[in-house]
This record gives sequence, C-alpha cells and structure tokens, in this order.
Amino acid sequence: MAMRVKEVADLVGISVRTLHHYDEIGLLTPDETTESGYRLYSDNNLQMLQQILFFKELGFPLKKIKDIIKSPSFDQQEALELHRKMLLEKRHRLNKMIATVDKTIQHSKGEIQMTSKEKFEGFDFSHNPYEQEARQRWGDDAVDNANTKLGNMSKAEQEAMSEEMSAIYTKLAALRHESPASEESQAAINDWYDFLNKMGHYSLDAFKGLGQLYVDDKRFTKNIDGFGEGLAEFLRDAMAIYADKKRK
Amino acid sequence: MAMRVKEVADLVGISVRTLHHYDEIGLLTPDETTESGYRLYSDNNLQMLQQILFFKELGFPLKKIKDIIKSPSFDQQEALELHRKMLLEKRHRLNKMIATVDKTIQHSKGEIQMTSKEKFEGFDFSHNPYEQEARQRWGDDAVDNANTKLGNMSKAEQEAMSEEMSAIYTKLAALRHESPASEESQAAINDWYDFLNKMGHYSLDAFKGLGQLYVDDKRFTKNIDGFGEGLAEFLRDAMAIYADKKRK
DNA sequence: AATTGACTCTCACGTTACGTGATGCTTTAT
DNA sequence: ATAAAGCATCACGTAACGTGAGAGTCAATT
Repeated sequence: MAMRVKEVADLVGISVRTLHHYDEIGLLTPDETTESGYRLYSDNNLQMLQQILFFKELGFPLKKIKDIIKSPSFDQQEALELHRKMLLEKRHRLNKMIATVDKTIQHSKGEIQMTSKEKFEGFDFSHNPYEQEARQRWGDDAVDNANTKLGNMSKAEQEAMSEEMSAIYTKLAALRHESPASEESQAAINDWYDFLNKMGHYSLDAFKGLGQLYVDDKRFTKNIDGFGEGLAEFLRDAMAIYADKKRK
Repeated sequence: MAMRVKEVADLVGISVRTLHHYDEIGLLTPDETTESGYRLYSDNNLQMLQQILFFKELGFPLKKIKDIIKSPSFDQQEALELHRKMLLEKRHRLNKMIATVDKTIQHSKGEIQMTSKEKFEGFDFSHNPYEQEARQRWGDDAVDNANTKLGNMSKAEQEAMSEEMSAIYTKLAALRHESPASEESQAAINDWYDFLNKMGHYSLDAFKGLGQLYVDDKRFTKNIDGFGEGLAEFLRDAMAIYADKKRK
C-alpha cells in the first residue's frame, strides 16, 4: 500500500513541496523509490508523518523533531501519550487566551478594569513550553552529543576521544579552583565555546543556559565532575561570565 | 505611560527584535520616539499589539495582519468578538486532534481499527480556516485595491484611472462572447495577470481563485459586470484556463 | 502505437519572520 | 565621573517552505 506524493499530500493536507523538503532534510524518508525516482510512502511512513505533524503543531522546529524521532529512546507509544498531554496543555493555554479576550471585551465596555499585563495573559512566546518535557524524554541532541560521549564511553573509548575536547576539559578541571573570571579560565572557556560551535550552533545565551544545565541536571553534573570535583559549578559560572562579557 | 522596547518585550513575552521588525514593516509604529531615537510605546500601542498577537496566533501572516488593522473598516470591538469566535474554533480543532490521538493510542493497542485518513483527522494545513471570515469582515487588500477602484470611483475618477487597467477590462468585455480559451481571450487575460502582479504578488493559484471570487461574491460580480453583462463569469473561466495552461 | 493530460522529479530563486552579533550612542544608578 | 544596562541601526544568516522552470514518467484514451 504505497502512496505517491500527491496522494499523501491530499490525504494529510500538506503540500508536495513539504514532503520533498522533509525527504531532503532526512526527516521523512519514503520507504521506497521507483526506478524513475518516484517516492513511495508506506503505512509506517504515514505513521511517522503523524508524529512529525504533532510535534510541528506544538511548535517544534523540524531539526528538533528529527532529533527526537531518530533518538534511540524514541518510542511511538510513549510519544502518543506525551502528545496527548501536550495537546491538553495547549488547550489549557487556549482557554486562558479566550478568558483574556472575554476580559478585554468587558474592559472595552467599561465594565471592569484591566492592567496591561492582564491583557497579555496567555500570550507567552518566549519559549516553547513543551521543550523541557521533550528534552527529558528524548534528550537534547547537542547536549547529549557532548555528554553522551562523556557518560557512555568506556575507558578505552574515552581515550580515543577527540584530543581537543579532552584537553579542554582537563585544562578546565585544573583551573576550577581559580576565579571563573580569570584570564586563563576565560581563555579555556573560549576554547570550549569554539569547540561546541564546531558541533552545532550555540548562541551566547544558549551557551550560558548550557552551563546552568550542567548544574541543574544531575546526569550532567555527574559526568562533568568526573573530571574534577566541583567542575560543573565552575563551568556554570565561567560560562555565564564569558557569555555576558562577550556580548558587550 | 510610555514604555521602551525591553519593558514591552518582557511584559508581552516577545523579543525586542520582533518589536523592531514590526516597526520596520509599519505594523506597529510607536506613538513617540525620543530625540535619541528610542521608541516609546503607548497604551494604545499595547492594545494594538494585543490584536496583532491574536491574529498571529491564528496563523495570519504579518502582511495580512497589517492590511486588516489598517483597514478603514477595522473596529477593535468587532475584532475582539471575532477573535473570541476564532479562538473557540481553534479549540474545537484542538479537541479533534486530541480525539485523534486517543483513537491512535487505542489503535496502537489493537483495540480499534483506524484508516490512514482517520489518523490525520483534525490536521488540515491546506489553508488558514479563519481567513475567509477575516476577508468578509475586512476585505482582501489585493482584491479590494482592484475593485475598490472600480466601485468607489466617481465617473471622473474612473476616467482618471490607469489607462492600462481600463483598456484591459474593456478588451475583456469585448471578448466575453467568445471562447474563454481563445488566443485573443488568453492574451487579454495575460495582460490582466501581469497588471495584477504589478500591484501585488499573485500566484497562478491565487489568480485562479480570484476569478472564482469574482463570481462568488456579489459585490465583485456587480462591479465587473458593469463593464459588460456576464463578464465576471467569462473572467472566471478564462482565468482558470490561463492558470492551468500556464502551469504546464 | 500515439497522444494527451496528470503526475513526478530536481533545480533554484524568492519570501517571511525574525535571530544574532557588531558597533556606537544614551540612560541610569552608584 | 564611571560603569553597566539599555537602545539604536546595520546586515548577514536561518528555517520552512512557495513558486516556477524544464524535463521525464505514468495512465487513460483514441
């Protein structure tokens, strides 16, 4: 039961171009391709497309969606349960917006008072509220890349690890008793920032947030402090200072 | 009670860059600017920002939002009522998606059967479902540009109208008893297509849809048939043929 | 078998809505 | 006066497709 692009597109209500795009970026690869190059989508492809569209509806960028569904720990049953939960949360947020409209209508009729803050109740676009939970379930690719290597590697594998990364961590561990703002510490942090940006894109804000995550999340703290007791806290401070200083 | 960009951004949960962008495109212009160039947003600006964010939440592109709120017939009270209605509809759609997830969960447990079509119930991204109603309320800028000129102009104004547009319509009126597929008709339609694309961007699909709108909406039919009885239907057919042919 | 229209492919430029960093001026609190 | 926070403009970059071009493929009809 293979379907070609138009049939899928019409069934689902998306464009053929979207399906092309998803194939190009490796998000949804059709199970088959004809000799003439036609894409053939299977039932399983459709199932996966549903998952993709769920995550998309919840505001996830495609790259992130790809990371999630390609994650070894991704489980469709679990995803469906999480989707349900997230959709309920989204409905809750929508209810708040409706309540805000109702209050605004009353306000405009002079029936109630309303602060500027209240007028935006239910509007919070500063971050994707579902991202934290998705990360807990399926990890964070960039973070996991950096730390999976630390946590999952045998001693032999760790030795085979990038010398640069190892050198950076070792140097930082040696510096952890000094001030996180010292020139030496900041130079080493700069190396770490550059290294991370070779693996993926890190803004200064993301870098700073990552430092905080090293302390907040026990699995990260444990891995990092393996290089030296208290290194995670040192990194958090040094990375925050680095990001703030570099932003000026 | 003027607020600068950061205060507004923090209050609302959007970025300063977004406010800059909205100012640049003329969507939300601060009521005041200091001598040093700082933007100062008034209560009224905040009120309008709320409207903007409502429409944005409903999936409207910024250009369209701008068209709507700058429309002479735009009324805030009316907008709030419409927002409420649209948010309720959106919630309804969300309910359908939640039901779909529930069914998918049951399906994955083997409790029920489910068609591929059913798996995408509630997912319809093929068009913005709220756009038709917004258009009814506040018109369609491109369409209104073309037809406001036709309907609202006095005789003297019509004579002052672009000669090109007038010539096109007159030629099309003369051709309306011929086949919409004839070379002459198609050449005149090509002129009309080019002319419209000087005023704004029209894809072939949009062009074809516009032709349909000429027949579906009485105010358009009336204006167009003023050039010649039955011209609106002729245009619909000729424009559809043109779009389909040009697409090959 | 030929034809035609629908479908499909890749290519590639364009659009939309910002994110991000750089540079330099302005404001505010100490 | 100073330092930090805030603000401006500039401009390149990103994400997610939309759109049209040109050419090959498929399926139904003649």
